[in-house]
Amino acid sequence: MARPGGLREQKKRATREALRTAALRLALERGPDDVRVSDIAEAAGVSPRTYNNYFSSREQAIAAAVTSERESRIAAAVAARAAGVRLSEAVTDAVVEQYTAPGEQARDVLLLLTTRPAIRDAFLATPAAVEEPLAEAIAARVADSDGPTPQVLAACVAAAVRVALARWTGPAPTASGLLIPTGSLPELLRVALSAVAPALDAAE
Amino acid sequence: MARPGGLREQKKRATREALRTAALRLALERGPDDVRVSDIAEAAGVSPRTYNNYFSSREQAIAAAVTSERESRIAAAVAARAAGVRLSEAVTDAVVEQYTAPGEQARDVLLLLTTRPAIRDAFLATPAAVEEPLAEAIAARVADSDGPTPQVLAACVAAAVRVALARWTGPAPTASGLLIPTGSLPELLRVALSAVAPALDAAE
DNA sequence: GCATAAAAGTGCGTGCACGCAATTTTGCGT
DNA sequence: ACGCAAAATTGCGTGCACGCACTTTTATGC
Repeated sequence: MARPGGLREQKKRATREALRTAALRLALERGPDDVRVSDIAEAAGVSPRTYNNYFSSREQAIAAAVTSERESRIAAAVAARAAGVRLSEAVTDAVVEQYTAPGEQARDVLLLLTTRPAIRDAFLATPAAVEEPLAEAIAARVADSDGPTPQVLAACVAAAVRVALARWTGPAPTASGLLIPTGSLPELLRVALSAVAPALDAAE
Repeated sequence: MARPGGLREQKKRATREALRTAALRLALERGPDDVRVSDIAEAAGVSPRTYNNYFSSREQAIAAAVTSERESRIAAAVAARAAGVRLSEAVTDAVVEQYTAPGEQARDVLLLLTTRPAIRDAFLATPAAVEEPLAEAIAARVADSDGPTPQVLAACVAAAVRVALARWTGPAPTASGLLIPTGSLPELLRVALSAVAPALDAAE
């Protein structure tokens, strides 16, 4: 049941990958508004219905292509740093590390994330995926591991990441000519996470 | 432009109220699966299209009927406690106060919130509405009021409330016969918020 | 191998969310 | 009072999310 496990899991991963890749490619090629779900499904060689077995919205596939399971690795990275380092430090480093991709996307992709509200929303929703696995990793290191504390802390981390990503992509469709202090993403993440660090350290 | 302001705002509020009331009533009367959006709209005397100008999903109206602007008052309550009390205390008390309703719903309503996944999801999404106003209230009391800190802290509070509500409604559709330590909601809220309290106090 | 269960893929039908453009309502200035 | 601009409501059309029942594929016992 592990990663390379059965042929079954393998194919499932391949299909998922094919879908999100196709979604991103098509969105870049012809613009996100001219891509139908059926197009993506066809490009990936599955039925439109199957698409919705993998992604529950059209934009989710694009967001998934950009982040490609980044979140799920954060929990593992935290667990790996298990030793004597402070929890806040472990979490912050794990997050920053995972969000510091090599090239971190081309300009075109960034345009998609910043200009299309629906895609932006889907992108900002991705950090939520880290909550459950991260909560377990945190539970292994805090005192009150039965209570809601691990869940709450994990949710706080996810929230901080979301806020950082929101600032990074630019201030939503709300204000028009406001300040855009879009620093580097790693820096934004560190600042945002520093606000929750006291809560993390107080728990262990 | 204030509360009783123009006739316009008044009517808008009335329509909103009518819609969510109708939604809850119909869902209770004939079961949530036998209520169409057109039914709700008709009961409220507006067109189906108008319904979606107020609520972006069918379940959102029901969730709104249960919480009825509770979240928006939290920020005001925090701002009211402006004086010398610690920020964590101000926030916790404000939240608990707002979520300690007189009767706090009948059994039937609770069934709706706990058994129907879609309604439950909508209900758990409601705390997010507190983020923006609460962030402003917090910004007035912390040092780094320009940076992302207020936003992050507000998001953490919302996340904690969400986790508490999730525990209160019961452990999702996942496990079947697991432990249901459903304490009183105020108590759950206090425990959940105590995890973020260090972060709140560290910021001011 | 072969049967049989479990799981993924598929087609269909229904209700829904939402952009758009036209229409009605509200509120303000004169 | 009157007209005008902004705002709210409405109808329509399109694509979509998802439950359901059915087929196909994969995995496991015999």
